[in-house]
Amino acid sequence: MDPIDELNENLVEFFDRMSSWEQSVIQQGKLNVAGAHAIEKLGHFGSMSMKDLSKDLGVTTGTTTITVDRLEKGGYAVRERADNDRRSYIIRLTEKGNDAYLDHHRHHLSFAKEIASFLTDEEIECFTAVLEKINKEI
Amino acid sequence: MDPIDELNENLVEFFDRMSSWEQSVIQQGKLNVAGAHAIEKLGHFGSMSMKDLSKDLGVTTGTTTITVDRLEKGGYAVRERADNDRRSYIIRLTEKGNDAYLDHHRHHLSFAKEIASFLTDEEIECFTAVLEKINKEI
DNA sequence: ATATATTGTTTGATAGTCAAACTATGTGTG
DNA sequence: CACACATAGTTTGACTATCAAACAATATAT
Repeated sequence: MDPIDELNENLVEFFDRMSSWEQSVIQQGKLNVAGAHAIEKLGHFGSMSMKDLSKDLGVTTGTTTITVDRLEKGGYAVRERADNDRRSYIIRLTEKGNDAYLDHHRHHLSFAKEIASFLTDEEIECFTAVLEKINKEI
Repeated sequence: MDPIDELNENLVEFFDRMSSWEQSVIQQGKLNVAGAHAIEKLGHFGSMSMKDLSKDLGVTTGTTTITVDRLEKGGYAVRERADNDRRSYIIRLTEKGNDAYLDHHRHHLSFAKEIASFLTDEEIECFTAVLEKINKEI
């Protein structure tokens, strides 16, 4: 079989399984999908404006308005006026929001751990290196 | 840095990039997201019942009803009565539906080709082998 | 000053989803 | 056989996710 076909098949299946896993992890928690994604970004990259958050999430600012409204109502995040530009807000996770982020992060870590558990050290190293290379190039 | 952390970071970023890519590919075509996913399954695994399709897609049969309604309206698929069970339908791609599948498949292949283009033969081999292993174990 | 650009919100529309009620059909048991 | 139970798919009602376009407030440039 052509190596590209083989790579493709495994990539597609892997992506599918990752998607299901992510979906089920989110549904275990109390957050809705959009909120969970926003919290992941805010936890990973830190507080940022509506515009930057929208760009990171790949959605319009209108969509982000709704998402952040719900996060605020749920007590996960707050809008804070930006010092330098009075049109802009900085979205910051509350302690509750940060806890949710850490919890999600732990799930990711245990997923990575599970994967690593049935790979050799050499395979882990190669896999990580290739992923890093792909992330840089794509 | 801990190898697990490093693996996790790269996995998360990779998944994020794959998601964006998939999203943009679907939006280039005429199909909506749910329809595109259904066509992928039907093209890959062949005709199947509403129930099996729902299970493959990870949604309820109610959701699949809507999705297949729209595919039928668009001329991408047809419901055919199952021979053995008159409650059941077999969902089959039309020629138009199969063309859409092949088109999507070509996009996936060129994505795999792009990835392969900046990897060594050895890296491709290792990456594919690890993905296969993960897909089997997860 | 005045026009233009930018940040974020609102509005109106559509898609995606689920749970629960429902219809039609199939299966098993006394 | 008849009745209960199970299963395949649809419908309904509700909510979330999303976009594009119109809008308000503020910033920037000429």
